[in-house]
Amino acid sequence: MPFDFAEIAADGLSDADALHSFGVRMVFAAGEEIYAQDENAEFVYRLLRGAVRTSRLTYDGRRQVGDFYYAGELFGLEAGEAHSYAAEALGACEVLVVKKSALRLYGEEGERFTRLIWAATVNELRRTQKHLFMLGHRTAGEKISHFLLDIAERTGGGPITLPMGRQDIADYLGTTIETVSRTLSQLQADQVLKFDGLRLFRITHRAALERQANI
Amino acid sequence: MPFDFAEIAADGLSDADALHSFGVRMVFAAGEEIYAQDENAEFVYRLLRGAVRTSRLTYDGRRQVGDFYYAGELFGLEAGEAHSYAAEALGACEVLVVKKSALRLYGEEGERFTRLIWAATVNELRRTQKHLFMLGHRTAGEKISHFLLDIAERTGGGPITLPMGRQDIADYLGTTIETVSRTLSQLQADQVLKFDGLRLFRITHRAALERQANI
DNA sequence: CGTTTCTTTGAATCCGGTCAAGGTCCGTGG
DNA sequence: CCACGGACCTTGACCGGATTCAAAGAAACG
Repeated sequence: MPFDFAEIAADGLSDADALHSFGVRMVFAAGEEIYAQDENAEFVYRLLRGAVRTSRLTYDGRRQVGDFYYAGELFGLEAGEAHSYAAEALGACEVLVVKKSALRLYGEEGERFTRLIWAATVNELRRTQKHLFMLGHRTAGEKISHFLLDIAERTGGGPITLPMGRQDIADYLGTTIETVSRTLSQLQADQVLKFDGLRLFRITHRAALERQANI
Repeated sequence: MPFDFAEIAADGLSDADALHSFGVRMVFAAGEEIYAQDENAEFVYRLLRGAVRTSRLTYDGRRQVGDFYYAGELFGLEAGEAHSYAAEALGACEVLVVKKSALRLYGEEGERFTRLIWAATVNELRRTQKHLFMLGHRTAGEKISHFLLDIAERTGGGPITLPMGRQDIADYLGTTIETVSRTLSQLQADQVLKFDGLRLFRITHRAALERQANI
């Protein structure tokens, strides 16, 4: 799971409000770009509300979705100097933007924050490695089942709303929109999922989904 | 390209010999394990001679090769606390092993070294992202052509010796040994490569190989 | 020199991609 | 409120590249 600021509290920092002194709050509309591919990476971002996708476009038109981020998570760390992925709001969302270079000015608290950024970067590497394995060695059914379990875990229990479209899922998993659609239909036919609209579903048979995911 | 210690010299450090005061030199035989999957990550490694592969085994027997490393390169950074991949010597090789925690004791030089480790970690993340894209969106022909160009670039001009077997290449690219073998045979039939033995080859038509790789 | 391991090649199969058509959802404006 | 239009999603049929299974061939090693 991407790095969560909850650890800051655990680390002794009073609470999320204290963080706001480091950055500025911004609101983005659905589809808006938060930062561009190859843009200078001077900021880190904490997602306060909504969902974000990072993606990368190649010269030949193919797209890779790097990851999805949910409320509370930190993003924009995926690079050193420049962002190798762009970040876009999946729906209306609110983001805390923190200038990395400014952290040096904040003494001890800034330093603690800097360490957390490093920890989050290592975490990002780890997550990328897992994703890599999934793309290389898994069937479409495994990929999609795994994706659903991941999103369920990250967004908490109960019914799940997918903030992204089918094409986003396909580009995340290195497959096609048709395969995503077919697999979801099949999972529903097998009574593993129950959709209520295109974006809202419940996992009705978790064990079966885990079996499919072949964790 | 994985992080190379050449930058240390560029950064002002006298030369590679100075580094040796930080670590100890070790020799590994072909196939020997340098560190294990899930082992504590207290050391970083610089490969002095030979070639190394990192790999990860899953409970159901599938294997992902994380990367290959060549002389001069730094490895073992792919994790925070524990190694998510194991590292094995592909042939006889010589490695400089540096204890990360000890670097704090070395004052300014140690700190510079620590910064370099961070830079190398970010580099590792970047390389993993590229690899991820390759696994997700490329055909077997593109993967293998790209792999050959990468290895050619990293090991310098002239004839190239593959330090790894076909199965390693397959597990690195998320394909099968048969597909690797077939593709290499086809590339040779098309006069793009010329093999002299199983492991030694020259690129006889680089432009064609780049076209295949679809860079 | 024999054995073992690795590699190549062939043939059959199948998963997933592609192409095509139809359906659903949703916002907009009449 | 309803009709329209466009974006998004689903489904079907077909095709092809890659995997799988099988067997022969080449290289490495003691």
